[in-house]
Amino acid sequence: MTDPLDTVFAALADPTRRAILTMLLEDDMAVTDVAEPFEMSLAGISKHLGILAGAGLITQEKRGRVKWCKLEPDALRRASVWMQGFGQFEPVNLDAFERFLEAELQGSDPDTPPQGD
Amino acid sequence: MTDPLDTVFAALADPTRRAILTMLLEDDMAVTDVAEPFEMSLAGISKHLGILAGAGLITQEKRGRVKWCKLEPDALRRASVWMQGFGQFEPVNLDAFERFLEAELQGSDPDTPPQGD
DNA sequence: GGCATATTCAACCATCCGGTTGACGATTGG
DNA sequence: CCAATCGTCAACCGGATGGTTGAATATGCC
Repeated sequence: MTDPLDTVFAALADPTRRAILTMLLEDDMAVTDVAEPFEMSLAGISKHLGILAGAGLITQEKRGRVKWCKLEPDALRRASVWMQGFGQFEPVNLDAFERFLEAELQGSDPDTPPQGD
Repeated sequence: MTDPLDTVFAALADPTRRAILTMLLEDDMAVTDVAEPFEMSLAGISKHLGILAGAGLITQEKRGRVKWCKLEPDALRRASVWMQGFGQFEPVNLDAFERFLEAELQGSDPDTPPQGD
């Protein structure tokens, strides 16, 4: 019943979790290493990682006694696509848009709404 | 102290608020009209609108006794830009129209941060 | 003025959230 | 085997969140 976007955006709403995602951009990390730069208990970080995993933003794989955390950009991209729907409403240069339509889109993608209200 | 992204993402985490934003895509609306399709008290919707306004996602202008709500896509775009940082190392699944929009916005809006190639 | 409309305020409630601590299970290594 | 390391679980706490209701505040209309 809960939209996946709910959990993704809720996960992104916390600065600690966004920082974790940024760290994971560089490399996969163990939970302890993720926690290291934060002034927070390991259990706290573990919770945050659980929320990120629940939102599909990361995956966790246990190898030995170390649990590796890996960024999973797909969920992010889905949320990004949702948001871009609102960007289309920008007061963009419609003349240029028409030029673009003639040059690129003529009959190729009728699904793309110009949103011309 | 709180990052603006906190409030934006938190605002987006609620399906009612996302639905409101979608409604406002079509047109500016009065609070009562926003509330109409929801099975929720008017005061509840008013709170949601306050949160959206607090996040900068909408603005509200009172004309007479009616308060008009207007979508404000800038805050959304800022959050979107943050998210695109994570997709940068993968071929983003944007169609030509969205690429075009980004190119246009870069030229027209000095506030728009660069987004790599 | 007086009433209907539009919206918010205030109080309240249940629940969730971010954080802690302490105990615990699992794994590694001497 | 014993101890250290890695990570989670459970209980707890204060504060935020999402929702309600009822009163209050503006404003518009006759």
